Amino acid sequence: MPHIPKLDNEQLSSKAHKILLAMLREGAFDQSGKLPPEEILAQKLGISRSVVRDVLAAFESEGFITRRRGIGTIINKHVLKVTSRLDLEKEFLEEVADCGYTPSVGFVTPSVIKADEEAAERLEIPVGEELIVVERLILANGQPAIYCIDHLSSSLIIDNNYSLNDLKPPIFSFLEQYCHCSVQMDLTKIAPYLTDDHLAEILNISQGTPILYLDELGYDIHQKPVLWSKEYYAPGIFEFTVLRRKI
Amino acid sequence: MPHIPKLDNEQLSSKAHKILLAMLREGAFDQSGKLPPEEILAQKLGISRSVVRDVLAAFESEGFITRRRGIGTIINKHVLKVTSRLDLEKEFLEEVADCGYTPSVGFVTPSVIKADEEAAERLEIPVGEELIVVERLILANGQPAIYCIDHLSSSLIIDNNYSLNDLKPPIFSFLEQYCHCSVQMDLTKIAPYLTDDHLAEILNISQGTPILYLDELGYDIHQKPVLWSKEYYAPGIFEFTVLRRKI
DNA sequence: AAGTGGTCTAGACCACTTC
DNA sequence: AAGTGGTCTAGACCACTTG
Repeated sequence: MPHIPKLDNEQLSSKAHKILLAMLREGAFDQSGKLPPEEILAQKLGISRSVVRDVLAAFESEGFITRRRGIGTIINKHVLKVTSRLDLEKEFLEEVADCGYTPSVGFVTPSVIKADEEAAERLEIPVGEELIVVERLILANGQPAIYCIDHLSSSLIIDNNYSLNDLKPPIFSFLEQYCHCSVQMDLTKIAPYLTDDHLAEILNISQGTPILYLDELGYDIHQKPVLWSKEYYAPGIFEFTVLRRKI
Repeated sequence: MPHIPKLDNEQLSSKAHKILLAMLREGAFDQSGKLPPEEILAQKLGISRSVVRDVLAAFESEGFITRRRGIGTIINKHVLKVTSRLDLEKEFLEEVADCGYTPSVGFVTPSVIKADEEAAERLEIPVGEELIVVERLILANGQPAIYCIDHLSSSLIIDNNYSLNDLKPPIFSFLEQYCHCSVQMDLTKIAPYLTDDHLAEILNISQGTPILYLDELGYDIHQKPVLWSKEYYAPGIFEFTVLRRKI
C-alpha cells in the first residue's frame, strides 16, 4: 500500500480530499484498483471514519469511485481518465486548454437589445425588457471552436459602473462583479444542428456540416434564470462525454 | 410548514429518502422553496441529524437541492421538473414512457459476428473474438424513435442456456441473467450525425436530417467494458437535457 | 469467520447569513 | 444574536462478500 501522509489541523476533510484526489490521479492505487478500507484511511490520515466517508461520498458523487459493501472502494479509472465531461461546468478557455489546445478569443461583440418572446420566456422576464447580448468566438490553436451567444437581463445589474470592456472576460465574472449573483447550476439542452451560411463563415466550416448546438440556462441560488447561452461547437475539436448513472 | 410523518423502524434513511422525495415532487415545500432545517427534519422524522444529512447529500448529488450554510436547503425546482436527463441512466422503454409516449418495440435482430478493430478496442477484447450484436428499434406512439445496436462479447456469457428470445428484453436483463454482471456506470459520447440512406429508412425520416448519435460504453464493477451501444435518435421526440455542476 | 462499506446515535463546535 | 448548514468525534451495530 502506498504511503499516505498525515494531516495537520486545517480543514481536515478538505485536505484529505485534495490528497486522496491527487493520489487517485497519480495512480497511486492502480495496483489494487481500490482505495484502502475506510478504517485504515481514517487511521493513516489521522481523522475519524465519518470524515473519510464524507470525502469518499464526494468522490462517489463525481463518479470517481464506486463503493460496495463487502467489496471495498473501487476506483473508476475510466472516469478519472476523461478530460472533458459535459455534466461538469467548465469555462470555455479552461475547456479548450484541458483538451490540449491553446485557447484564445476570436471576437467579443456586446450589444443591447429588447427581449423577444423566446428570450423573455427563457429568462422569465417581460417581452421587450432590455437584454445584454454578447457574441463570442473561442479559438483552439487559432481555429474557430465555439461560437457562443450569451443573454442576460439588464435588470440584474446592480452596479452600473461598467464598460463594454467588462464583458470581454468570461460572462461569469461580469455576473459576479456587477450583478452580485452567480450561476450555481445549469440545465443544458443538446441538439444537432445543420450549419447554415452565417455559422459556416464564423466557424470556418462547410455549410451543411452537422454540429452540436447547446442551449444552456444558468440559474442562481434563488432559482432565477440569470444567463441564457446558445453555443455552437465546431466539429472535430472536442469530445462530448457524459457520465451516466443510475440513481 | 407541511405535515411530515414520523417513521417506524425499517431502513430509516431509505424511508426518509422516499418520503422527502415524494414531498419534493408534490411541491409540499413550494411556498418557501426550501426544506425545513436539518434539526427540525430530524425531530419530525424521528431520526438523528446525521441520517437526515445523508439523505440530503443524496438529493444534492442528484441535483435536486442545493445546501448553503446560513441560508438553508434550497429546492432546485427547475431540476425536479426535468423528465429526461441525459446524465441519468434509464432504459429505453421507461425513457419513452416518461416523455409521455406509448413505448413499443419495432424489431429486435440478434446476430453473432467477429469483433472488428473498433469493437475490439472499445470492449478491450481481441480482434476476431465472437460478439453478440443486437439491433433494436424502439417506437414512441408507434413512430420510430431510437435505433440501437448493442455489442457484447460472447466470452462474458457464463450460463450458455439461453435462446435468441432472451435477447429481446432490455440487454441489461441478459447481462445480469446470463453473464452475472451489471452495468454500474457508463460513459457516453455525443455527436451529431447526418442521416444516411439506411438510417432514413429505419427511422422513417429524410436523408440529410441532422440527428443525435450516442456512443455508450458500459462498465461493470471491475472496470471491464461489458456493453457497447450505438444509438441513433429520431428528431423531435426527446429533449436531451444535462444538469451541469461545478465540482 | 473475517473484512468490507452502510446505518445510526448523541453530542460538540465552527462558518456563514440575516436581522 | 440567532439561525442555518458544515465539520468532526467516538462509538455501536448491521448487511453484504469472500474464503
